[in-house]
Amino acid sequence: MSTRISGPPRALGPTSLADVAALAGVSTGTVSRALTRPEMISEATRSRVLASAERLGYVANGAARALAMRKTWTVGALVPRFGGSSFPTLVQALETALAAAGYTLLLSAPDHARAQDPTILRSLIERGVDAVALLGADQPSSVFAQMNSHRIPFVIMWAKQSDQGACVGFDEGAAAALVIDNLADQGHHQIGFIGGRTLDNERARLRFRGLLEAVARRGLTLQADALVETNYGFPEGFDAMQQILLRRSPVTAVVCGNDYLAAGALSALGRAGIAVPARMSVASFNDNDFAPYLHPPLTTVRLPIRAMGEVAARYLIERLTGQMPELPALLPVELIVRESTGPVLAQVPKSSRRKAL
Amino acid sequence: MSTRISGPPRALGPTSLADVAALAGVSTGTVSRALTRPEMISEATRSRVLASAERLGYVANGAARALAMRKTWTVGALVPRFGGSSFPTLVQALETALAAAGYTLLLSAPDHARAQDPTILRSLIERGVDAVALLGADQPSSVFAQMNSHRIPFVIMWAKQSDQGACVGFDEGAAAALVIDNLADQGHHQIGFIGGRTLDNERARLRFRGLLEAVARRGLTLQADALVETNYGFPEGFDAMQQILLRRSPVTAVVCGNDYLAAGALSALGRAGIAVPARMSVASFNDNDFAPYLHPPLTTVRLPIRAMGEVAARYLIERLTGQMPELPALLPVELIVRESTGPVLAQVPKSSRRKAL
DNA sequence: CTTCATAATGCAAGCGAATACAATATCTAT
DNA sequence: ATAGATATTGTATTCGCTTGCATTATGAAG
Repeated sequence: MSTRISGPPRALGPTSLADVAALAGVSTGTVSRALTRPEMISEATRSRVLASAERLGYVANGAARALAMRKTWTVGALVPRFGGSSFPTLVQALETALAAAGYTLLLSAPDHARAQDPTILRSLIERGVDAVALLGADQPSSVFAQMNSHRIPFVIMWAKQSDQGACVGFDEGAAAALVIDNLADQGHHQIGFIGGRTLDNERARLRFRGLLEAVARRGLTLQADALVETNYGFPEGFDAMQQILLRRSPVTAVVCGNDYLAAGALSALGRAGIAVPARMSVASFNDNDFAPYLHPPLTTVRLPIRAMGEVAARYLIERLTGQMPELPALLPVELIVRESTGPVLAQVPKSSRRKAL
Repeated sequence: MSTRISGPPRALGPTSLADVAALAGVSTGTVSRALTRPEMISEATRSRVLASAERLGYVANGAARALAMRKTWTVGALVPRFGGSSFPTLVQALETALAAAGYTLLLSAPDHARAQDPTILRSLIERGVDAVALLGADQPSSVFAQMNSHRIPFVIMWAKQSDQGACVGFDEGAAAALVIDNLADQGHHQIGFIGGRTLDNERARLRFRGLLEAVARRGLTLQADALVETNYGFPEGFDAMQQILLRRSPVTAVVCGNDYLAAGALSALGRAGIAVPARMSVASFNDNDFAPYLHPPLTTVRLPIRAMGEVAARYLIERLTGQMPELPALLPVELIVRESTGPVLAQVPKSSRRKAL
């Protein structure tokens, strides 16, 4: 084996143990041990090795490691399909499309606490993934840096555009406009919103922003006392709507960030005895399978969840065959009008509204 | 490299290309090409190679292949947590627990069409997974055969027991008994059931069987005209309940296979104007997060979904460290009584029941 | 029956890290 | 100082497969 002379990271291939060893002026064996069995190496050389590795952006080659150790540190799971909510659907579509082209999906679905942890991506890279599909563009910048330095093709799903890389998504603004225009056309001026957490959820943030734009375009504003930010979920939607009712907000329509929130909100309205859409309209985003079966059936914007997975897969596959494919501009969204929205009714006497609480 | 002499599969390590080559009397290069680029090899030798590979149960070592090709045929996906339904929850728990021990989950979630496809497991094995978590015990027998011949530790989730290997699950019979006993105690004798497809869904089958036992133990039977088998899902539950109503089945209670079915069923009852639980009780299994927020709040058996993932992970991790861990006998289930079930009311005049349709 | 072109195969060099074993450096207790 | 123990580091092999190149078998053309 030709021992490589040190210097800047070679242009060809990622940096290897040998590169680190050369930079640190030690043997590959030493580097290997410094990295995986620190107690065997003197403090001095170890820190030197670590520094070199750091400088070269060294990431172990999982295949080589697996081959040598005869152990992959990987556990397989066979789970026959997921449920119906959007992420599973998206993943499912991605997996199916990739499988058709001979690729296996290595799914990293960290819980929220670890979602932003850069070591997760590193572990994917160590496993030697050929490409990566990201959900959302608000990744730590180190994510993109790593992708690029390892020349791993990637695609960002559920994002409109990003200067970081190719995106496949839809226009949140357009989606929001569909809802708002429909409500405004039916005479709603006082509109509330129950949305996801904008702080740590980029998709929720985008949706909220889109809604603000759409509302502004109609010369309206969202009712401040009917603005709730919470986690996406049925119970959360229930609680949020209860809060809005408690505050006696004058809203005639409430938009929800997704169908789960809306389902919870409808439930709260039902329990409070408030007729939908006669006394309150409710609309949301997603068009989950249960949307037509809520009562009343839910007006919602159908999002191209499955399509995003499929397009993302196709894009990556083509990239991996050396092409530089075009991405379709933006996937279409569509308003599905059902019975949870309707025109504003004439003013109701105060006394009867009180009953709503 | 010592070229191995042919013979029975060596006891040590899985069979390699060299083994196949020896058996077929050709070089490793030829075997490799016969397997991956058949057009380069003569028909005669290829079939000989294929036969040898078959006989030895050869599975390529993905790490070695990845190392040689510098390509893993793997795509990573970073998806920050799933929704709330049971499979995602289970997978999530599994992943989290494994990650804590340094393992990565390689998830294979084929759509239903490919679920039974044995090549899927093979692909996991090629990737060199150290262990496998299976969902359900009704795998093709080749699955277990492969696991065993490759000495891959595995655990079967969502299964009570199996002579194939270790299981982690709960007692469907006990769960069913909780529901049935509660209903029977409240005077219900005519009970219906909306369940999942028993043909291709082992879990649905187990649940149905458990229910039959529980009913029999109380000297009851399920109402034949209120027995629906369908896919798990909100819309399906809706349709099923509508059918039952159309048939004017005399049932006073309907048990649903899971909360999604129940939610759909409740929705259908609501739309038909049938009071729950006054005129019909509804109970189900799972205790999804939305169960308390349906109207009325759903009586359901809380299943240890998350716990199954955690226990499965712990089991595998211990196996991988050389131990032979005990599995807890069965995870506990618990009936959560809410307002969708209640005592049978006195007979209602026929005329008013008709309104239900 | 040669002579090439061509199709099939064999050979052997990697791929990148881990690790047994050898070699050397560093201490410790004389 | 010095032998012996011990802590570090280097060397070289190994993991199993792919693939460029060399070699041999096969076939067609002359």
